[in-house]
Amino acid sequence: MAPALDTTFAALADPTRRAILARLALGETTVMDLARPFDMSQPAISKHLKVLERAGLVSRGRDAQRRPVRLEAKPLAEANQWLESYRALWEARFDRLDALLQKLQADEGAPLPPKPGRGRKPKEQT
Amino acid sequence: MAPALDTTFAALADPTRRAILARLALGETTVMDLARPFDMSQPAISKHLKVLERAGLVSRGRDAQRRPVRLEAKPLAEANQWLESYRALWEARFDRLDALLQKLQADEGAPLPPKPGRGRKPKEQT
DNA sequence: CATCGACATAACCATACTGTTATATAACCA
DNA sequence: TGGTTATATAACAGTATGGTTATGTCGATG
Repeated sequence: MAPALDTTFAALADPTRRAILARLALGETTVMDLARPFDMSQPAISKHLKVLERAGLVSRGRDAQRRPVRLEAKPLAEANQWLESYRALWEARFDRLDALLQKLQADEGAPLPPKPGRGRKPKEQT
Repeated sequence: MAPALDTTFAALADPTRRAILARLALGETTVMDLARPFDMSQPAISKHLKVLERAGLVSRGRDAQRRPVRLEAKPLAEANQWLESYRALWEARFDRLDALLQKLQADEGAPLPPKPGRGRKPKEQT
């Protein structure tokens, strides 16, 4: 259920998808409405939506033949939390650096070697 | 110079790269030292470092035959800033929602249609 | 029922990503 | 000089990504 940071960040790495999220922040809307401002086919938008959905960043409803799209903020919050833990670094707050270092070592800091071997992306804890 | 959010988020979407950043938060270090905990060849790490470097997330020094890697926090701060603007959404702070909507419309909110045409990823303002 | 509108799916293409092994480069060291 | 260490680069392979066009599906509606 909780999509990893991998998926979230990957979804956010595309400007079209970020624009879609920005649009959705204004409120739930339809695929057609989302597609309109882009110079892109409708299926392309559907694909982007699927990516966002798999990342848990949007959810879909049902309204007759329409499939309203709604923003889901939770993964954003998680990504934010990850970034937040580095805040001390760009704020050069050395008093907070200790806390940061502790946290990083506990969290993702010194993980067991991700053993991708053949797989594409090493799984991490959810 | 300022790598777009595209590049930053893409760089963050990989767990190996996030682990590298976490390690670098503890301080500057060498490629070999970075590679050690991973079950991955040295060239693979070099490639990841190149991705991080292109994203402006790390910078390289020179110490004899060593190429020490240092974390650069600025892109993290920028990504954080982007996420931050959505904070109201996951905090359900409706008083902040107005500010959010204003900001989104000014920023990336309702962008001119990204016209990818043939190109891979529509460029956005730096 | 026939069709339209909104959307999803399929098949396809080009390019990018992530890993590999093998090899090159560059600085130090005996 | 010749070897070793640290890192980069090249060539290759498999999968993923982001777009396309064509077609399918489902619900509303004349």
